[in-house]
Amino acid sequence: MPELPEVTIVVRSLNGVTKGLVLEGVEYDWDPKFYWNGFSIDDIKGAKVKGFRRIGKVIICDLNNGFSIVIHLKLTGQLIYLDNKTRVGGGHPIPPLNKPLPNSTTRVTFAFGNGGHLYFNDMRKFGWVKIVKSDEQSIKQAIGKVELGPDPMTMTVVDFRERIIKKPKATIKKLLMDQAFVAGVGNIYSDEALWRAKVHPKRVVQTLTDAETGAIFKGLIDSFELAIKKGGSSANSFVDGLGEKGLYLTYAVAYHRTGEPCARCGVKIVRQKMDGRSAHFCPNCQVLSGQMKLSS
DNA sequence: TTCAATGTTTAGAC
DNA sequence: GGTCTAAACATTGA
Repeated sequence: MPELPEVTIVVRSLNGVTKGLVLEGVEYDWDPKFYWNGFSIDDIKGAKVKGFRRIGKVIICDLNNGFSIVIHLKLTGQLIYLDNKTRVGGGHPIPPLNKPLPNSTTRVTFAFGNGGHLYFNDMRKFGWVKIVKSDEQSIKQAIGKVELGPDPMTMTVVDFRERIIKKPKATIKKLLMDQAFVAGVGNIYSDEALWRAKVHPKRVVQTLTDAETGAIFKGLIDSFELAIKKGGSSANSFVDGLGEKGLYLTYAVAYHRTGEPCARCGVKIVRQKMDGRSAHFCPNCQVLSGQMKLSS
């Protein structure tokens, strides 16, 4: 469930504390696809951390020996760095991030020369960790076959409109979650953005007005920025050993709020299965207006 | 026991 | 023959 904002927070916080550390060893109790393309942990041992970055929802740790570690948190992944004075990172909030480490969900442990450790926890084992050469081609290959779309945080509303009109027949929620359309949006933030824009998730792109596409883009950016802000502050309290939940979801207005009143009009938020995913929306203010023919 | 959760990919339909 | 959709995958807790 970590999406763009959570990944941003993880990358940002890890960058602050791991630069220059020497990777001394790697332990794991399950194969997170380390060897998918033939390299092994021997190729990264002894290398120094150059830095962490993000592409879409994917985390990349560049090393100084020409290799990179590419990580996807998927549903329940967490990435937490711990040494005797620092504890930062984030990801899925269950189990609590402030539990002792390593714990029963810890899958991979990276040990550094300063005595610190980076823990990759993943309750559901949907995530993966791959060792690849640092060139962009190899990294792209590790991420997937489909080329990722642009990062919404670096787009303008004009870019967004130009891109969206190329898919006139797509349904909006599904398109937002399509990583080839824009990278980093999942179920949570597509629900959030559409609620903010007052657009029904099943709206077909060609029925959207300019005002609506603008509102969707703004809704996306706004919810991302809010999440990063909130996540940032709760990450701080997390370091202090306080808040154990709520990197996100505590501020979500639509996602996982089924049955709760819409913050705008009071009508209950509904959950509906859609394109194989559950969409959460307000049936009152996110109407299908603009769409002429309904199939349901 | 079955279901639900996710991004990605594959198989199948049009 | 290309495009789009539906289902499968991997895994585990509720």
